[in-house]
Amino acid sequence: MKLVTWNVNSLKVRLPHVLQWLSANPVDVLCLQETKLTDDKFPVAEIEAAGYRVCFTGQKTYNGVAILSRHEMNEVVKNIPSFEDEQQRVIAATINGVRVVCVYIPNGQAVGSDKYEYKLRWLDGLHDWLAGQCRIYPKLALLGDYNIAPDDRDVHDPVAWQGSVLVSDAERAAFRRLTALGLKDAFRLFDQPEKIFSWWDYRQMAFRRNMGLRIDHILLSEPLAVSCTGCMIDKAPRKLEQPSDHTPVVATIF
DNA sequence: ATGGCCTCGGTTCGAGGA
Repeated sequence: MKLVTWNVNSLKVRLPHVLQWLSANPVDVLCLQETKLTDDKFPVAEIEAAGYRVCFTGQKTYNGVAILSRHEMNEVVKNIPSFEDEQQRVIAATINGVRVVCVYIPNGQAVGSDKYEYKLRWLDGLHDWLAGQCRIYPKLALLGDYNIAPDDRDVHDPVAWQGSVLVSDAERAAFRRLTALGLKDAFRLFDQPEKIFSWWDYRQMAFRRNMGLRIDHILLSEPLAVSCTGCMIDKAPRKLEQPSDHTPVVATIF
């Protein structure tokens, strides 16, 4: 079973890339973030024609998440039930006995800003809800754009980034609280080359210079982690014309 | 270097992203 997360930065613009990528990579589950579409504009027909079922929750201009699946999806939940939030950032479904949780964690803008405080509150809400979900669903996968680089290894220039949003101590502590629920970073279950990232700024020729961050993650509960046979980041879509600034992260589970 | 780019909404600029 292959599980994937990909922040597409507008599904309207990126639908051709998504369909092309799925055609070349027929995975089981694809979690999308930043669809930026209201539900009435979601391209259901095109995705179903590609052989996928889909659930989604979106809003105008910002945020929006979706799960595409080759298999039946049950128990779909939108947003964090115990956390009041107008922003559409979470969707979850049960697929082949695996609880798949797709998240678009807030960016936080700048340390100390209102958006940063919202990010930390949001992460608390996610943690508290997931604690219960992990008890109900032993097989749980948390996939998404976390907007957190958990370690200096995940940052192209840790000195330049030190203390800033996406790498600050409080954000990293919130990431560790999620892993303390028994969730493992699938990417770090394996030996990986250095300087592997999932996001590069559109500016400064950042992709060509590999000035990136690893902020898109797949966390797996213990039963999934022990049967995970690989995790890789596919840079290919970032090389296309008009790419998303994020790339797909793929976990393979036996 | 108070930046560079991309997307959206809605007009030709501002907000947000990371």
